[in-house]
Amino acid sequence: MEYKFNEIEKKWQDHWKEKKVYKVSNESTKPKYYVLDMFPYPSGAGLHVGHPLGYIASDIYSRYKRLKGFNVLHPMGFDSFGLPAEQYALETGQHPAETTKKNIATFKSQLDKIGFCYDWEREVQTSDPNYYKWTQWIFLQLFNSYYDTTANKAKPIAELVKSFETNGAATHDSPLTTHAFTAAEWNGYSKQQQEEILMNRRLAFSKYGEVNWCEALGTVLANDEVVNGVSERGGHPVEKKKMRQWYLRITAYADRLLDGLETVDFSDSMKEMQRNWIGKSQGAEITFQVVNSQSSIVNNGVPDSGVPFTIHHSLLTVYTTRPDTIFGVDFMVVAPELDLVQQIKTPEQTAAVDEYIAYVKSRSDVDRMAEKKITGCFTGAYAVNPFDGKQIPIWISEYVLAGYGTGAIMAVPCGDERDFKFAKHFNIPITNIIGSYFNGEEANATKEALLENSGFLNGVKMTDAAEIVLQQLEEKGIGKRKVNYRMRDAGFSRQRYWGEPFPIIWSDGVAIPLDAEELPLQLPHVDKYGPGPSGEGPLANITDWVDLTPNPSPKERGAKDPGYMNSTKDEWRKTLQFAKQNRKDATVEEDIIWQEVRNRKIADCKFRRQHPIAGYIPDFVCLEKRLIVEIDGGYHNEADQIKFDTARESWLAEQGFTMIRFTNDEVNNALKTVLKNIEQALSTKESISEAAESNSPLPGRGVGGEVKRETSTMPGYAGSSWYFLRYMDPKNTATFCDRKASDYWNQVDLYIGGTEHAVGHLLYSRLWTKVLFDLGLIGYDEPFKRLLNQGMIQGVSALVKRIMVVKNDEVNRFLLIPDATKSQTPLEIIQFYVPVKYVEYKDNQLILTRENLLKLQEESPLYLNWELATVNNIFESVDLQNNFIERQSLTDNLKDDYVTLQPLVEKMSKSKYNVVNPDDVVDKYGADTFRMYEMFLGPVEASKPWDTKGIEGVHRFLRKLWRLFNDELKGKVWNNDKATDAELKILHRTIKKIEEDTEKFSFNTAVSAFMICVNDLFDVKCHKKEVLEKILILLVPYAPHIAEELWSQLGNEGTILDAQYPTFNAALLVESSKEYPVSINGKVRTNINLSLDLQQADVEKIIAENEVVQKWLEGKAPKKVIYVKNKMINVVI
RNA sequence: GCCCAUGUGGCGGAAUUGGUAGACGCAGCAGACUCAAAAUCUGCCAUUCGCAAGGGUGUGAAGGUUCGAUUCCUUUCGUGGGCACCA
Repeated sequence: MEYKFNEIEKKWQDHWKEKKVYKVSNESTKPKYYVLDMFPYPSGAGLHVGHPLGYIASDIYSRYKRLKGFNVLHPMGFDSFGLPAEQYALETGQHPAETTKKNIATFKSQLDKIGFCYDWEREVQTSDPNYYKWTQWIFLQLFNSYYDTTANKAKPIAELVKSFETNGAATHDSPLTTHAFTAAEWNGYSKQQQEEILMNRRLAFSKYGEVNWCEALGTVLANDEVVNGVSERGGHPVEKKKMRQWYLRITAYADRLLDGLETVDFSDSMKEMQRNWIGKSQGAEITFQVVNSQSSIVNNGVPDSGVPFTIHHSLLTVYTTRPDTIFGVDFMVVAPELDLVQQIKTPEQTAAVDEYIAYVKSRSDVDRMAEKKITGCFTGAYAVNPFDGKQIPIWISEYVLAGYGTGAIMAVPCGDERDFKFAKHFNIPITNIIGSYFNGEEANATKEALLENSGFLNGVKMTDAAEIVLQQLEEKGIGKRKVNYRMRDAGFSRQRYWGEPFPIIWSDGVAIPLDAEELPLQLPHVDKYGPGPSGEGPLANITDWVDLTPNPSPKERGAKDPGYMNSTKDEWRKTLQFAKQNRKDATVEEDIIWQEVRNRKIADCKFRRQHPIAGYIPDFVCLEKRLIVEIDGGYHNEADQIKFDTARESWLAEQGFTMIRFTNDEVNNALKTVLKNIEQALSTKESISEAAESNSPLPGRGVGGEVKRETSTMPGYAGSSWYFLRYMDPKNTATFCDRKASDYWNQVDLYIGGTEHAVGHLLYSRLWTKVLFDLGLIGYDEPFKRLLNQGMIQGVSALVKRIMVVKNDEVNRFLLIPDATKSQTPLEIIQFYVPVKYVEYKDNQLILTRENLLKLQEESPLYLNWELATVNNIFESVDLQNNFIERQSLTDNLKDDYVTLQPLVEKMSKSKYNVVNPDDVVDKYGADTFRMYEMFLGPVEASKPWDTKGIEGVHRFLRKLWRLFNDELKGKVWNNDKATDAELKILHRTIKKIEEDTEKFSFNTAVSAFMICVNDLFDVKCHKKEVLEKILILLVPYAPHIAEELWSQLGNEGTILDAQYPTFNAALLVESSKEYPVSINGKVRTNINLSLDLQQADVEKIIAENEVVQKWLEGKAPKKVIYVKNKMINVVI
């Protein structure tokens, strides 16, 4: 019987699907284990062989844990919002939703072929409204929260508002409160003023920030779309532009993100990367006077009386981690974009400064930091050293970034390499404050030196000087201690289409959140994906989506007899205040009802109290069901009031509201009946569906004026920051994840993904988790207990050297040349990708054959005018005058029918034509072979190029395993004989190795161990069920299909996926002696077999008698004999 | 530039973390079976000197610690990843 992997794998995949063996329940008596993969972005290129590396690793570990008796959650989904789909839409006009759907279908079928144990019923897609509803919802939690630095956690912003209303604010409450105000002042502020202060505290907030702006394309570009200051597409100039952006206040969590690293099991390098990203440093902020001086003659700290200078009103504040070097400051460097520069530049330097700023504007941050070239410009101004009055020239240079610290540094060239180079380049004299530690050739960042040339610090050790300087600065009031972070708040807006829309509307400059009931705010359909009129996202073009009916005045809403109301904004504000007051002045009966209906207590419907609708303020309203509950006081019997009530009721009825009334008596004496009636009323009314909602925000919010929707969308990391929670409870419509589910599954026990997400995704999801924890929505504040980094599988691109032949200004054809390095042809040689599909191996070289070139040409017209050529031919036939090569003489004389290609290891990507599709590999060798081969390639953590060459070996191994059970001619060969000790030894050695290796994710060595085991079993001709079935269980995580097939062939009932993992018996492997290597001076010369219980003296005696050792000793006595039990023996001569 | 990782035969990699460098596999070579091919099996396979026995060299490079270093330390070079709007 043959190993027909195609049939076997299909059969079991179908069987498993039908039996739902991968369905995971949130209820189990088994211990839980949560294995998570970083979910893929479903690109148009499909899954490539690099993706499954981590997925196979996690699948192996999940299956292993299952065999070990755990309830394992191992889900999969798609990070389906993103730029590529939008880019594709821009080029082809296909809607991203369409292409994304198609791509996901492809990915899923590809994943399924590999035989992963996912519970697809838990799949999540970030672009699914049912999912991003909750992304938006969590964003609103962030928006509605602030960071309380005293409690050191996030709290609802309503609490802050309350505190402002009663206590006002002192500036020192938070570094984010810009000025102090009393409660009375706060209450007197306009809505706009209040919101501005609150915006400054929200965890999700909006402010102006710089973006890469490309005027020609009319759009904002990503950093990697900008190359050397121009756009990647089209090469148009790009410059920095300020735009309103959303941010997440990740800086508030800097310390907790840092501390949290102590509690998780990530690799040290990963933690290190995150620490560096956060970049916490302790130092000082120092403020300097700025002067504009014609001369810098300084006399004992006092400028010469004869030299005129003016003191600017500007002050220069720098951040430094080395206050001890204050006397070594030879110049200041300010970030060119700071406003300060405009204030302090002198007239003589203005032209030079402006020119330099224009140059800097054109450069990206990455360029600026990566640049080796030293650039800068003197501003003409000087800062005054507060300790000795020395005037220090102020420069601007791109190596100082505005966003870090204060955007200005004090440069100490003797102690800082970059400052030193800058000083050398611009011939700025260098002060040496570290004596012999400084050699004049390079800076020395020592902290050990005794200070020199440092005024009152002379002779003080640098490590002590910092503290002295800090004290002096604080005494003089010109500086303070400062903890600084390199990390900036996370930009959360994208001027793009294919992302989550913000659940925010803007009304007169105030951001107003949508209500939870209004979510999801669906991404509207667009026909064009170009940027908005002034660089906003494409959504800005859909005016009937963006422009909302301005929040109508009560009159506009048709209020008949408002009496105390009219249509002006101020009056409307009064209504709101009225409502607010009503809430405070609630009657006892109203409070009773409120306690019963709040928090969705009744029929899961949200009630509000004293909520203005147009000009009316009903006692309670459920907006979703359009139900109003009134608790009547006695005054409702008055004639005027009845008239008003009737008018109100009929207008509200027109708007779809039903009103039910209860008296105070009823509330006091028959509460149960009242509640029952409310419930009854709710049940008779339909929920207002999202579609039926008017385009206008629910009435009663906003401050009037123009009302528009936010037009930017959320970035890629929004959806991926919390997806691990959704898998736990993916279908929940009431909440993002039920607390019971998140408590049961708790943290992700094992998270597998690439290092490319080291800082971005991991920090953001850690942040979201901490916020959700602070708000009491989940029970832990670190999402991932353990992180395993998977390496990248790179592609091997094949490059061909190509000469373009141009005739009469028209590209005539391309000549592919075998080895251009030998060529001195004057024609331009261009490298070009050849799709890997058509690349063959010959003599360890990549080649493109004539035959494959023809196939290539059939497939794509792109290659139609390609021809093989030889270097010699080019020389012979090229007509340089006309840049023309005679066709005839070329192809006929070609020695070989192929050209060699230049291999290049790089990322797998469609544009590089080096993507290898796992489907092809699975079709040819089967999923089990593919899974084991990917693992066999090397350690999961390591990056390596994909190479199919070795796959035969793994496939041969599986066939060999098969032949332990079945013979091609004889059929079944396994038997029920009792296993011998030698056979059990092979088995238990394997159990030990596989278990150890799987536990430590050393899957490549585990595959080797399987091979060794099968080879050994063949050597002893062991076909015994007793041994073989144990091996099969070990193999399940690695090659589930063949294991299940052979398991059933052995006559077992039920699936092997839930078999009992074999236990290792150490007693079977005990040895009594060992073949010791004997070294002379560390070099192995011979081996001797010794009993394991020998002592040092016994060994020395035996060694002395050994022939080989005697030969090397040449009669002398050994100086020393080193004997390490169970390891080795070394004789020192 | 800064941060992180990494470098071992023709190739992917192994080495119980300081103790026989090259397990396992690919490729290659020689042979068996076969009319032949495929499949399978056996042997060789870092490099160099040598008929052999045996010896020299060898884990990117240069130094150091140690009885002993792929492993620890210092310096240096190459490659890959990240650097905040690719995901």
